[in-house]
Amino acid sequence: MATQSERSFLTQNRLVKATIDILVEQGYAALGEQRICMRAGVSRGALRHHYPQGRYDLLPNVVESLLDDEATRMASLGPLSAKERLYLMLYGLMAMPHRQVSVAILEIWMAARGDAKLARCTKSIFDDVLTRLFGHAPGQPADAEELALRCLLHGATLHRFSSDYNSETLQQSVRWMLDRLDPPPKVDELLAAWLESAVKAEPALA
Amino acid sequence: MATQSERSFLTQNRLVKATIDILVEQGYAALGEQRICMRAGVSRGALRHHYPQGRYDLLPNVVESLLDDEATRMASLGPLSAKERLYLMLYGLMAMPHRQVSVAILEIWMAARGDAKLARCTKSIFDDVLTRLFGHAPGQPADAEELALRCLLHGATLHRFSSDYNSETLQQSVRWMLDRLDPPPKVDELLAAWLESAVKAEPALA
DNA sequence: TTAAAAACAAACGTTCCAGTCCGTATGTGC
DNA sequence: GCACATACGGACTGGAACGTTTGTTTTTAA
Repeated sequence: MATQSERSFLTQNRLVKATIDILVEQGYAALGEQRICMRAGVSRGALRHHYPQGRYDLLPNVVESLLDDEATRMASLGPLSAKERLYLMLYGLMAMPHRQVSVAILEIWMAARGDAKLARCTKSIFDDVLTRLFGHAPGQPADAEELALRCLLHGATLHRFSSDYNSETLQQSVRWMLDRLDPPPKVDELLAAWLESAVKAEPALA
Repeated sequence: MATQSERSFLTQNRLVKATIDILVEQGYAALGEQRICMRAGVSRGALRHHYPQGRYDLLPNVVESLLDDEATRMASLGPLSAKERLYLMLYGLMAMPHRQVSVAILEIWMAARGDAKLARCTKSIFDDVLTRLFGHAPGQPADAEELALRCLLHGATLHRFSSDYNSETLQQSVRWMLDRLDPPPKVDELLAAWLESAVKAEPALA
């Protein structure tokens, strides 16, 4: 016997997690309500109860959930510039090559351009990603270094799906690139705390 | 009245082009036979005649078509190392930010991991992309610089879909990154020929 | 010229998925 | 305890997409 809000929170969480898993493992094209429910262990009735518009209610919550986790961990390190954040995430990517949360966001982001309704209901959240996670000042054009780092981050994320993907090789190449740039000195001290918070949020990574 | 092989070639071309357009503009999730046929101006019967297995026959041909175009142009510049090719493509990306052929390949590549049948029928051709386009020696692990450049290239390709995408800003940031690396001297002399061949293949870019 | 084969068009049947509705059970507030 | 709201399960239904079949036109070859 749990309270209603507890039960509600639990099922919503299960649905969100199942959606993320499917997106990461199989991609957006393989996403369906039946599949999500099977994986979450709940009925379609339950999904439609919490998310009446199906994916159009669910996916914004998925993005928000992922963003909240990352942004909260990022915020716990204190106020950071956009560049500090990006270098931190790149070094983090090297240390934890199996962390794939950004893949789910990427999938939704790519799918949104072919689905106007999805684009509409996720637009504000995606704008939040730029500001809350990447620390990008809204309205401003991105700085050259900032944007280059974002491209590298996204490219490295994608590379996991390449047929010649190898986590160590990817680490070396990102390291190679970063060695030719000048990360803010603050990044070094923050890295340990950043990695620790990631492990704490997702113990399976340890 | 055209000969049969001419007609056949023409409709197949139309179907391939239409598929590429949809993939670039709307993504894999929006890809359907009806839509492809509407856009190509042919019937579903025609599509099924040339590609009996639907997308599983069509998409490998799409990838091959794109690969052939790029690899042929690349080969016309003479024998090039993997790094020379990648720097060339990155500089090319800056000069022609509206060229989106790689987006279509990316979409199919991402979708293949959620569709075993699609993965099977595209596997060999994707391996060809690594060797014929990127000049990667098969079997060998990728060099650090080589892989970093590939990540940057893919990330820059993806960035076009970002809400704060701006072609000039992207150009600057890729330029910023490349300025910190050491492209082979040969790249400079080859760039003009590379761009010219792209314009020749797709006059709309001029 | 005529039969065969290829290119194409258009319908049909099936399956899958999403939108909807309703029944039931479990908490919640009075 | 009772009425009510919420959480959930399951079924029904319409439409979209796919796989298949059949019919028609055009080219090819004997």
